[in-house]
Amino acid sequence: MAEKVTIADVARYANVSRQTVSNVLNSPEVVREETRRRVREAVRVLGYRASQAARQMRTGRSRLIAARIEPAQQDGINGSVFDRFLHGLTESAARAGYRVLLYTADDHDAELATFDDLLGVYVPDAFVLTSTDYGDPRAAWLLEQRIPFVTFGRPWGVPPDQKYPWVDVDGAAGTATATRHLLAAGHRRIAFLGWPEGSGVGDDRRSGWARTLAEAGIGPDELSELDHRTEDGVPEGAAAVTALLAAGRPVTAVVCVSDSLAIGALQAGGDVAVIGFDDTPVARAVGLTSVSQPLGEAAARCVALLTDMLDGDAARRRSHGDAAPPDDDTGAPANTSVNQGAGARGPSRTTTSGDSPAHVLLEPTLVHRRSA
Amino acid sequence: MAEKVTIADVARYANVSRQTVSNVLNSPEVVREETRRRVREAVRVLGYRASQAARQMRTGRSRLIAARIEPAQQDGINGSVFDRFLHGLTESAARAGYRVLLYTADDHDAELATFDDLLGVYVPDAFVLTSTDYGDPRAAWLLEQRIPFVTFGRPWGVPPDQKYPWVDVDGAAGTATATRHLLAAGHRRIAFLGWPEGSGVGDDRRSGWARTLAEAGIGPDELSELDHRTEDGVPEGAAAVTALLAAGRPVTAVVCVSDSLAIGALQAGGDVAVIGFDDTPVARAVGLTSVSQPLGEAAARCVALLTDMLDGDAARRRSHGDAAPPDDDTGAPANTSVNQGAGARGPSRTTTSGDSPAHVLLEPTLVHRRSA
DNA sequence: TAGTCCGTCTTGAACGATCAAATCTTGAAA
DNA sequence: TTTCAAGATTTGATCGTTCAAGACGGACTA
Repeated sequence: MAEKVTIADVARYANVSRQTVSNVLNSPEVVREETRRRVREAVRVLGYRASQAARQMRTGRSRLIAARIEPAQQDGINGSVFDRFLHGLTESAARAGYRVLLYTADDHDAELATFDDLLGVYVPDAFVLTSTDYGDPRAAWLLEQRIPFVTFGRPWGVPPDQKYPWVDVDGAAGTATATRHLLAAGHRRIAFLGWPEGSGVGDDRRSGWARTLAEAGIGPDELSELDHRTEDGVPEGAAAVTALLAAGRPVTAVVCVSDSLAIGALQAGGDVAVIGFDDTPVARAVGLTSVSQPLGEAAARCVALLTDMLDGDAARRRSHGDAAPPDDDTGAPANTSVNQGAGARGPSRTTTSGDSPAHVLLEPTLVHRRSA
Repeated sequence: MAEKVTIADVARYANVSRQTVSNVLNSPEVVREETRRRVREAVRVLGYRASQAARQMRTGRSRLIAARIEPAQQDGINGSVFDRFLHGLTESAARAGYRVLLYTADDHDAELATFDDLLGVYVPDAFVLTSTDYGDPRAAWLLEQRIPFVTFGRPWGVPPDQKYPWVDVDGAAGTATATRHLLAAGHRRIAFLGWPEGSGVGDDRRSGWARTLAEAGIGPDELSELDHRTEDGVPEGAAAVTALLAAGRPVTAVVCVSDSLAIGALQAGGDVAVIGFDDTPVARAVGLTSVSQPLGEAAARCVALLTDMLDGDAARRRSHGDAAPPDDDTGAPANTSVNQGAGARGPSRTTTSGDSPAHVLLEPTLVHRRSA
């Protein structure tokens, strides 16, 4: 257990005051070049790390980002999506000098209580919300408390006065790509296996399929005939496809709103091309073509939006000072290059219009496998 | 943003000193009944929460448990196992007044560096290590630094002078149960599809199968003929079963060391009963019988072992004091009933022999589905 | 020469809790 | 009544950092 080195130790070693050491770490531009070097050397030699607790006490920032780890879902197939996101979040946050604090909650009310609890004790600097949907009270609560947060998932049916930053993947674009792929392969009778109306994510994904088929000249009547809705689940998917196959004109391909349904569709047998959504491990295992969300990228964007809000002022202030990249590896506030790469990298649309918060819409990709 | 209430505010409101408030929260037994009541009321009315940062500064404890979130594995099938464990860990930790802090690391060296980093800045009170295997340097490092930790996974090939608490699931018992199930169903030619020798987990699981078949009168020659080793993966599993079926005497059932291999085995076709390991979502989706680890229980045991080490002294001291269950909902050190239910609940063996650290070995269960 | 400003560095206070030791209360024994 | 110990409560110091304000020297201006 290394005896802890304090800022006073460093100051003594470098023959300066505590505050100067602090300045070297946090606002290097106000310190003379030579002093800076001396202090940095002392930091290196003594192996100094800033104590997060002490810093938090003075500044009120914890450098923690809270995220919820979701309970395993019904069949657990889609759970892995969130886990991959969480992994990316942890990595990106670490790069920006933040850590991810986990919490659980069974429902929205419990989650609000947990917010309150966390804020009272650990005081995370920000929250990342996932699985947003209609009637979600969490964003409103956080807005009211003025706690910074980002959602992974668009605001669905949120009053227009509630504005906040978000990152999402363009589900409609994903299903559109999937549908185009099937059209190009010669299919005409392409069904959509979706969730019951009323889910933001589900309706969005359906729209991409519908739009693409409409553009290909499929009329509204045929479209609604091809549009099948059911609860999520493997057996549900199997039943749905069985029904579709038994119906009048045969369906030759199915675009599914989830891999669960798609797996079911495959199991139903029959000569049907199937495309799933989310590219879960199951899809890989059974050779299911699926729409893949760029989860690592999404997580990185979430962190970028958060650091904009959290370190924004500091970073902007710093960028006026001229020299010396503050390459602190001492646990001092990391200076993420704000909006780092958030511009024109990869297929995505970032909007930062005026005073309303930024949001990012990412494009998913289609992963081709045996099933279509 | 609720204006923060400090211990001084509570003291003023209750007409006592700061220290008395602190005592009510941390050592209630030294405070007179009536004062205690008055302070508790003040805490309630003002909505006081102890600041973790301030507390950590004085006591050195962060009430954080660090755990690594693993990168998605090759095919991601087994990844979900860890995620379920992590979920349980977060829940159990919260119940004990701790939070889970995530980190990532690509290899052991990077992980050691991250340990160092975390300990320098956030100073988690303990670590939970997963995926332990031969030559794992992490435990030794933490032991040397005298940082409390638990591993989920037995110490494989660890020098006998390195003792530390662990929790694990009895893999051999799992494969034994699976094998017995197949024997009971009339199978005699039961192969084992395992990983190459040298993996602690893999060899353990193999041993359960081997032992059971031996007990059933299968000779060593036939046993080694039935013992098949390959890298993990769906295609690998398919190839292995194809080979087994092509061989001389036909195999009628396969016990697999992982669901990945089992899925492959199923895909190979042929009339073979298949049992996997880990009961991943994929297994559920495709109807694969699989050995299920009690991951929530395992996580709870990990937390129990940790709180024994961390709050042990405090909890023991407290349990001598007579009355007043310190029902603090104020963020004060939670008083977990030590070893709560860690005794004779469920099928498991807990060992706390003398001075060596406790460990827990849990029994997995077989989840029956179509495949066997 | 004095005054002002700027760049650089230092000093004291504060964040909110707990520890250690001092002080005040109370009640029983002498 | 005095004495003393145990019980209950308070006081002062401290954890390690950053903020706010001040000190110091030199350059530049008036």
